[in-house]
Amino acid sequence: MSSASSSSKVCYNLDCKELKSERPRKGWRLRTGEYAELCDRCASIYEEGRFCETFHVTANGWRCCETCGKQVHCGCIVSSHVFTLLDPGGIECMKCARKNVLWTSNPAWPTSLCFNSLLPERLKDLSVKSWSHLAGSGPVPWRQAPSLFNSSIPPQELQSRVPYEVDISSGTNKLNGSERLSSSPLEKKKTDDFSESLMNGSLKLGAREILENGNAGIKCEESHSSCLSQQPPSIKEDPSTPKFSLTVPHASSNETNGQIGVRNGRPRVDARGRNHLLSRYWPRFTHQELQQISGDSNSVITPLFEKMLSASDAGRIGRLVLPKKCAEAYFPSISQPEGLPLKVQDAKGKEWIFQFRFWPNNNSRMYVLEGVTPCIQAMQLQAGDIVTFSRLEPEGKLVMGFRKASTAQSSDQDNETVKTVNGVSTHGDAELADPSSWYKVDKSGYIAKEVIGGKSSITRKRKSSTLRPKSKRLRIENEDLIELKLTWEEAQGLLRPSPNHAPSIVVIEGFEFEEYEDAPILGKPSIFATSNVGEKIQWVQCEDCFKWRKLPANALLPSRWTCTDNSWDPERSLCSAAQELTAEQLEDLLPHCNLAATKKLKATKQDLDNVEALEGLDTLANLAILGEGESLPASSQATTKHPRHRPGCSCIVCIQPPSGKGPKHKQTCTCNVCLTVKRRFRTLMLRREKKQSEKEAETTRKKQQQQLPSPEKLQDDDSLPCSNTGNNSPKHIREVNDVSDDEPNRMKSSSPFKGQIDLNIQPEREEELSPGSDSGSMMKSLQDATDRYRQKLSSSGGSGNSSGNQSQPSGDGPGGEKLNNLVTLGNHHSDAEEDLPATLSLKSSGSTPATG
DNA sequence: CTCGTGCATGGGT
DNA sequence: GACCCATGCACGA
Repeated sequence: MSSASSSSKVCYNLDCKELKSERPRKGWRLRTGEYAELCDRCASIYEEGRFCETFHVTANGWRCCETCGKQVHCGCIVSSHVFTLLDPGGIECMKCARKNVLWTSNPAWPTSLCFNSLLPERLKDLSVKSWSHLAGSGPVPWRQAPSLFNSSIPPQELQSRVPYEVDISSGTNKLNGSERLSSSPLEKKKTDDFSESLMNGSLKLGAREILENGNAGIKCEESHSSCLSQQPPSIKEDPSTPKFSLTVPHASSNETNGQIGVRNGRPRVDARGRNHLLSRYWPRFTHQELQQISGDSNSVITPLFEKMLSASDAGRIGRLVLPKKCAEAYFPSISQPEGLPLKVQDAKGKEWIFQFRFWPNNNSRMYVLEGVTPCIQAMQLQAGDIVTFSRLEPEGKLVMGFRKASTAQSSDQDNETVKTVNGVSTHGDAELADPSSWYKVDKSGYIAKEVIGGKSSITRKRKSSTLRPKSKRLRIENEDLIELKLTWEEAQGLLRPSPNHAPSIVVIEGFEFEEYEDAPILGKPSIFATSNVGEKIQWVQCEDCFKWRKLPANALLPSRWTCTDNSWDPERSLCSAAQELTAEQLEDLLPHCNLAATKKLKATKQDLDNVEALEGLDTLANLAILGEGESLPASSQATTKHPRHRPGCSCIVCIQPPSGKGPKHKQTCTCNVCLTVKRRFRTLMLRREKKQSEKEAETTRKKQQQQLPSPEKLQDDDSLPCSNTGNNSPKHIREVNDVSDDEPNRMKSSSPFKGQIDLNIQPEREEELSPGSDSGSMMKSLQDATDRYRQKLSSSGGSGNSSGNQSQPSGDGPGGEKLNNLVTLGNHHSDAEEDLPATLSLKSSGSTPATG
C-alpha cells in the first residue's frame, strides 16, 4: 500500500507544513487506503496518540468517553478508530471498550441497513457493552475509506479482511513481518508475551497491553510483530488457519489486535458462545476476488464467510446449508422457520433471491438457503467448490461469489495460476504472485494447510462425498494436507543457511547435517552436473522465462531465481538471452525426463502445469520444512517445527525457511556461512553422484529381483528406505495402489529409513501419532504439490536429485525405487491412499513409523 | 414414480 | 456430552 502525499514534500499535517524527511513516517490511514505521510515530529506526536490533542484542540467534534471521561476527537479521521459508539448514545474510547469487551459476538449485519428490527433478538445475550462496541464499529469505519482497511473491524470481519489486507498492503516485505518489524529484542519479547497470552487464554491482558497506548493503532507499524505473533498459536491449533500473516494495516492494528487474538485463540478458548466462525468458513478472499465483487464501485467489501459446497449443497435439492454461526452472524435474524427471502447479488451483479430459513434441529437450528440451484448452476458449481459471501457497504448488499475447486487451492496457493474466480478466468495478478501475497507470508513459516491443498484433495473430497457419502466429512482442515516427499538431498538442496549463523554439524544416521540456530533459507532447487571440462556446475531455471542457466555449483540461489540474478554469466543475465542448454542436453541431465514434456514446457512457458509446478515447487519449498508444522499439537512451541521434534530443536526440519530473506551473499563471499555452505554442497554433490551410481546399480539389480520380491530383500535394500519392511508382500509391490484400511499392519515399519533420514522420527512422540492422524493426512495431501514439483523438475529437465518421475510408467524398477528413495515427512494415512497414483504408494507404505 | 419439503440421524468436532 | 451439519428419509403432492 503506498503512502499518500508521497508527491508532496511537506508533512501531511496541514498545521505543520514542515518538510518531510526522506523517509516520511506513516500516520493515519486515509480514505484512499493510503497513509498520511508525516514529518518526524508529527509522526511522533501521532504515534503517541496526541495528534488531535496537539493540532485539533480547537476543532469541533470532541467528545468525552462515557467511561473514563477522556476527550476523544470524534470528528476526525485521525482518531476515528480510537472510540466506539455506544448504543444509548455517547462514545467510549477504545481503551475502555476493550476493557469491557474482549470476547464479543459480531453483529455484522449492519443495524443501519435492513433487518434492523431483528437484531435485538439475536443480540439479547450479548452484553450491552459488547454490542455497543461493535455497533460502534459500524458507521465509523465504513465511512473511513473505500477500502477494507477500516479501523474497527469486528472480529470475524477482521478475519475476513486480513488476508485481503495482507494481499495488498505494503508491498515488499510481508513475508516475515515479525522479523521485519520486530527488530529489537524487546519487541520480540512483547511478541512472545502476546503469543503466550493468547495461548493461555489471557488474551485480555495481551490485547490491553497493546491498546494501552490508546492511540488509534498508531504503533501499528511497530507493533506488527504483535499481530504476527498471533499466528503461531492458531496455526498450531487449527490447521486451516488462513495463511496470512497479520500484517494488519496501520489503522486496524490497535483495535484489532485483540480481535485477532480472539480469532487465533479460538481453538484454545472455548469457541462456543463466542460466536466465532469455524476456520473453515473464514473467507480467504484474494484481492482479485474482492475486486471482482466490488467492480468499479467504491463500495467497501466485507468478506463474511465462505463455504465449500457439499454434495447436498450442490445437489438438485437446491438447499445450501449455511453454517449456523455464519448465518446468525451475517444474515438477518429470522425467528420463523419460514425465514425470509434474501436478495443476493453475484459477482456479475445479477441478483438472486434465496429463501433464507432454518429448520429446528436438536434444540438448535439448521440454516439453509433455499432455491440456490439456479444460481449454483449458473455459476457451474459443484461439490467441492467454494461459495463466498461478502457484503458491500454501505449498501449492505450480500454478494455471493465462488471459487471453483480447481482453483480454490490455486487461489490459496495463490501463485500465478490461471484461476477462475467468480467466473472470470484470469491469471493470478501481480499481487498474488507478489511477495506480498499470502504465499510469501507462508514462507515466513506460517503456512496454512490450504496453501497446498492440491487438486487431489478436492477431488478426493468430491469423490468421497459422492462415493462414500456416509463416510468422512468433508473437511478441508483434515484433507487439504499434503504429503511432502522428497529425497533428503532435495530437502538439503532446498536449504540455504541463514547468513547470520554458522551451523553446527550433526551426524544422523551417517549423514552430516548442518544445524542452524536460525532458519536456513530455502533456495531454488537446481540440477547439479559436471560440465564438459569437468567443472562442477548447476543448472537452474529462470522463473520468468524458464530458460535454464548454468551456474557454478556452489552458487547459492534464492528460492526465486531469475535470469537477472545471474551474476555469474552476464551474457545470460537477461531472459532474452538464449538458453545454453539444448533440449537434448536437458534430457541427458535428467534421463527419466519426458522430453516431450520438456519441449512442451519450453515452448509454452505459460503452460498451466508449469505454473502449477512452480507453485508446487515453492510450496514444496515451504513445506519441505514446514509441512507438518500445522499439525503440531498445541503443546508444541510455535510454528513450523517438525512435530516430531521438540521445541528448541534446530535440525533442518525444525527450522523455518524465511525464503529469500537476508542479505544475499555474493558468489565470492568467503564468510563462514558461505564457506560452510559451499563445503556442504560439495559434500552433497559427491554424495549425489555416489547415490546416483548406487541407484543405477540398484535399479539393475532390482529389475532382476522384482520378479520375485521378498520381504527380506526389500528389507535389505538400502535404497528402499521407505518400504514396509515388516509387512511387505508381493501384493504391496504389485498393487501399489491397493492399500486399504484393513491392513493396519502395513503401517508398521520396523525401520522406516535406511540410509535416509526419517524426518519424522521423534521417538517420544512416536506412539502418539496414529496412522490417521492429521499429520499423516496432511502429508498425504502434500502429495499434490510435491508431485507437481517433481513433475516440473522432471518435465522441464528436472533435477538430478529429483528422483520421482510422475510421468514415468509406474511399477517398473527404477520408478518404484526412486520413489522409495524419499524422505516422507509425515505419517501414513491409509484413507488417503486410495487416490494416490500408483507410483507413489510404495514409499508411503513404509514411511510411517511404527505406531504400535 | 418423481420431486419437494421438513425433519431425523449420526459422524465429526 | 453438546453442538454442528451433511445427509438420509418419510411423507405428501
